[in-house]
Amino acid sequence: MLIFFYSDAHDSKDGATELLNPDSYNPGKPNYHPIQDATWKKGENVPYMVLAKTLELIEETSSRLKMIEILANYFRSVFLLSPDDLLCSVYLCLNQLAPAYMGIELGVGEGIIIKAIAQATGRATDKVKSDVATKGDVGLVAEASKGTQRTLSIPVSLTVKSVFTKLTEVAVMTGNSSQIKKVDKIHGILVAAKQLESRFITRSLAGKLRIGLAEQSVLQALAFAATATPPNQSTPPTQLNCFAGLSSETIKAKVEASAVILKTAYCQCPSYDQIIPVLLREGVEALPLHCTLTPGVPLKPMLACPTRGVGEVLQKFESTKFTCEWKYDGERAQIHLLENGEIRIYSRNQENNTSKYPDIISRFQSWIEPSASVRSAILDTEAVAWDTDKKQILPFQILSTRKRKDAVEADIKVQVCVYAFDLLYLNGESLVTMPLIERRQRLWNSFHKVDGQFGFATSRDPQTVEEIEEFLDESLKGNCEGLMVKGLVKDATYEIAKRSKNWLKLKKDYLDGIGDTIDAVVIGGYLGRGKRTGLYGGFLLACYDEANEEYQSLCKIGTGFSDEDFQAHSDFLKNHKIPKPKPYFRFDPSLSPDDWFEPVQVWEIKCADLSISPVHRAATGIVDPVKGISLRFPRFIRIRPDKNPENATSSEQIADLYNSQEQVKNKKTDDDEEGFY
DNA sequence: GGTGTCTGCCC
DNA sequence: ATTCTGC
DNA sequence: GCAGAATGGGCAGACACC
Repeated sequence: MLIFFYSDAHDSKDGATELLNPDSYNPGKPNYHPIQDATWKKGENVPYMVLAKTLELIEETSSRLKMIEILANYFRSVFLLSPDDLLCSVYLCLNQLAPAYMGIELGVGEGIIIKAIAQATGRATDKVKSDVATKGDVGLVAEASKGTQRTLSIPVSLTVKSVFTKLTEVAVMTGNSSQIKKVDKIHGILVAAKQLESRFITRSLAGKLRIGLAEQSVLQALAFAATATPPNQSTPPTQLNCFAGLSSETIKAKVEASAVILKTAYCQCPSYDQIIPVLLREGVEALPLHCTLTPGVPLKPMLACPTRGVGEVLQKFESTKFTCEWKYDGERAQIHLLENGEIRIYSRNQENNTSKYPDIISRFQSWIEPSASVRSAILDTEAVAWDTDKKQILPFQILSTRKRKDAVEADIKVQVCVYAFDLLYLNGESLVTMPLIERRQRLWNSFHKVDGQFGFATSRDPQTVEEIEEFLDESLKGNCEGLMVKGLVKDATYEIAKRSKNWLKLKKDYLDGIGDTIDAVVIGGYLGRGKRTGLYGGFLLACYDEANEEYQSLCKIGTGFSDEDFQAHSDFLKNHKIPKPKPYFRFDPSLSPDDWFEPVQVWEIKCADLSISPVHRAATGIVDPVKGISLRFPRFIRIRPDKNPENATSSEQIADLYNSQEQVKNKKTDDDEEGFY
């Protein structure tokens, strides 16, 4: 009787009792069968545990190809059994809720997560907080908390869709007491989640999945899955595994062909809302028909590789034609002109910045060359803060004070000048497969300079090391960061899917032995997260102020260290821990590290710029009466065993370095000149 | 209405 | 942003 | 060389709290 009941409950498949338990789902299984190895039935919503098992397995895997295959197997099952869950599956794998330009934010940080965990487990928030610091991962803390948590009833099973929906619900909560509501909501989700599920739900909320797989591999996995098991099959599906019997070379080639199509579609139309339905309905091959470059939808921008010297630049381009442009220190602005006259502006990360730039919108038409009759276009530009009196570029820090949303043109205090350097779409035609030399010609033909409003990135085609160095120096004098170097003809298209970093950037501070280096004293350490768990993942640095005989916080630092460095620093500094900061440490309490150290070691560090800081205290009273100085893009270079802390860079020297910056000098010079009139 | 803190997004 | 690391 | 994951300064915006 009992036996009959069991076999009836699990019906069709022989010996499938265990397989229907999501806890036993294994997408890493050799010869994975997308239907038989799935632990749910056709038409059902995918249990969230299935996705959690998939993510766990990926997290345990180091080989990228293997990770992709694991995720692809999960997708193959979703294709055939629950295609409606594919979109939310993809979003959960990527830690997204919607395309960036939709502007949907979770509005959840670690603070809220810790509160929710504390609430769900009845523990004090400080206890949870210190657990997070020790374990180095909110997800693991949430998961471990489940072990001690009292479960009054068997939780309702979570599905991929229900988790995604709940996250979206958290995101849309705004306004008064929304924080409490978010905590309550997250509390509710955590109560319903099993251990493993709570690990990944919590990480989703924290915005870091930390499984070693992200956007590129998700696309690769989708391509793999769609090639092995086409999603657009009639029922019952006949093609469960198109790879059976094929050589690995053949498989690789087929997957690569699909991946290029998929990635191209995604780069030109970075919206899974649009791509996934097409993929499901018509397959990979149909993507180029439906997901194409369109004004009004942001595309992925071309990025640049750091270059350690002019030699490297010449080596890369050898005998091919290239051009150099000033690298402006502003904000990427992708300006779209739609056929209906509408203008939209997107950030480097596809955020919709249209309402930030009413000034650009009202001026844009006047930048069009009348003879060119531009009806639609996408420009790649840098928006830079502009001093209208002195007619010069202002620092990035000034630009960043502009209103971000719903700016009103009449109220704008910081003006911008737009420097255009590429044209990706013109009058109904995509230009991305053209070489830069042709795109740039169309850009120059279609628009014209307007002083203080719009211009083309200053460019030159130097040939020798000396000419490049000269142009680099000119760019710095012009308040720019350095140079961008771009091929003009060969491999000079704007095809992000093929190579997303097809340009080079050359900055003074990349060059060994050039740029500002500073010798600073380590006075504190912050416990590392993720792969840095168990060691310090960052440090607080200070400079010595001779006048007051004190150490003043200069910056935190967390990059430039090798794994070996982290181990060595942690080993060394734990012997110099002190329970409290020295009375002669000057710092803002918000920067308090997990551990304080005796000022015993000096590190050479590098930075791109020095800035007036709202929190750091270096050189307070020298450049600014109350504010200190900090560093932009600080990174570790090496230990200076030869230097005593009191011989580290002094606050006066920090102030001198600040004042010697081109941006500061240019400002001062002009201020002085004004004094004459 | 002012201040403090957290979050997301620029670099 | 910069940097390091496994593949 | 790619892709991913560590980490930086600093700003506005959104809320919480007083």
